[in-house]
Amino acid sequence: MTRPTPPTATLVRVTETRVERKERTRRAILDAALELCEESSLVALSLRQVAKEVGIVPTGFYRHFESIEELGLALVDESFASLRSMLRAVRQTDRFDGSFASIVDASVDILLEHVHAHPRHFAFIARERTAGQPSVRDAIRHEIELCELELATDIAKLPAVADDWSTDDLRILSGLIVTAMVSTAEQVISGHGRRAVEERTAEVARTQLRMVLIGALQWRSSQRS
Amino acid sequence: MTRPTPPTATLVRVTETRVERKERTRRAILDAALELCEESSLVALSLRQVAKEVGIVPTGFYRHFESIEELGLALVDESFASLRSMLRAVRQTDRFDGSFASIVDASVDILLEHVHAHPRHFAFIARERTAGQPSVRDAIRHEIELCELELATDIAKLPAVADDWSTDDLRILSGLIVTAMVSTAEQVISGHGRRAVEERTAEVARTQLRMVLIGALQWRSSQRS
DNA sequence: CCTTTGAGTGCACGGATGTACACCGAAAGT
DNA sequence: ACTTTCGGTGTACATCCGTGCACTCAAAGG
Repeated sequence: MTRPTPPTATLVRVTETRVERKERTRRAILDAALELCEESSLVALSLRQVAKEVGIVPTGFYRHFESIEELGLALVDESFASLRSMLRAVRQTDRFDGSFASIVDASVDILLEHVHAHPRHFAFIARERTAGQPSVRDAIRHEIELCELELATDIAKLPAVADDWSTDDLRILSGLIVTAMVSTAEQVISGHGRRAVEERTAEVARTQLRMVLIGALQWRSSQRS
Repeated sequence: MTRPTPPTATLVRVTETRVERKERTRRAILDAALELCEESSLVALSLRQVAKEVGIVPTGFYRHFESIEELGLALVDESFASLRSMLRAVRQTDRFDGSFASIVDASVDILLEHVHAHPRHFAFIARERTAGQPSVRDAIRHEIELCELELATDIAKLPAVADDWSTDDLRILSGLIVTAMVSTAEQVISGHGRRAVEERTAEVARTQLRMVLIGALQWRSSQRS
């Protein structure tokens, strides 16, 4: 695969600095781990399996990570970096005018695009969120909480949202939406690329989002009256 | 712990038939597995760990299960048996009059009660749902689908629900509710018994359920007009 | 009473795992 | 041109893993 060219093969001499090589091996380790743990979980993954997949000797692993756990935390960082770039895309998009329907459609579309772009990252988060080592779980939980907070402030900015919403209510609403979207991503991934499953899942997600958004508004106004 | 009395201790002679003893050991294995995999996942659990915890020799495990995977499937059965008993309780309860608020409050209360009664079962389902071996994942997914279907028919029977709801819409709504409730259970469990976390989670769950239910109705009527 | 059954034992094995240690050799630094 | 740095190597070892096999011995059953 993408194994780092062993020193003996430097006959080819593709001028590559030392830090570049190190970074390349690090990447290979991250990718190998992401792929290998796909059928179960990081906790069921051995250092030796990763090393073999990468094409280095087991002890070579320690040059990059102190343990599998540290590897996991690095993967959390990486996964959420890509997720945040998606959220930024949603936020800056001008694919919708301002109606709920168009916001929902654009958001679901972007979510699906990103799940396609980084399927292993999403799968990793979904899995380790509940099954990882405690430190990994906590890291993911914290990141998701940040996502919910960001979403809450975004919702507050929507023109259609009354300005008397409490921050608590915004948090609750965004929590519900995030939960539904995480579940949607999980279903798409577990659908294993089948177009029909995915289209169905997308349609369900759109409907659910509409129910939630319109419902929240209605509920809100009923609280006010 | 609850290890089966070894044959040598039969001096005590508590007249116990052979099948009773076998069943007791089987239970001990199930309990030990449920407890041991709590900090990670079934896939990261060895036959030997379970055997040691139970107090039998490793090969003794095979008298009860062919593999850890089969153990996992048995745990899925057991977990959902208890979950279904909860759902039956919700369905038959007369704790509410018929208003949405009382339905929501009663449902959330019963959910929390049951999470308290079977915390390991809920945690197991939440974990293995995404991180288990494929066969275990599939078994759980199937069971959850059944729960969604049952909930959909229950919702259809509510007096407040218009009778022109399509089965699709009912499925979508119940899927959303189940997702939110699974998430609620996960949060309660990860709160690790702290009363404050739990009360907060319950309140969030109630609010989310109200948003969803009232929202679905509003959305529905807006579709009709 | 004598036979059968079967849950649990004890040992032994080949293989995988994490990690310690000494080593290499090319790139980086001087 | 030299020394240093440091990814990556190779060997080695204690530990755990699943599992095969022959065994025990009390309950079940004729």
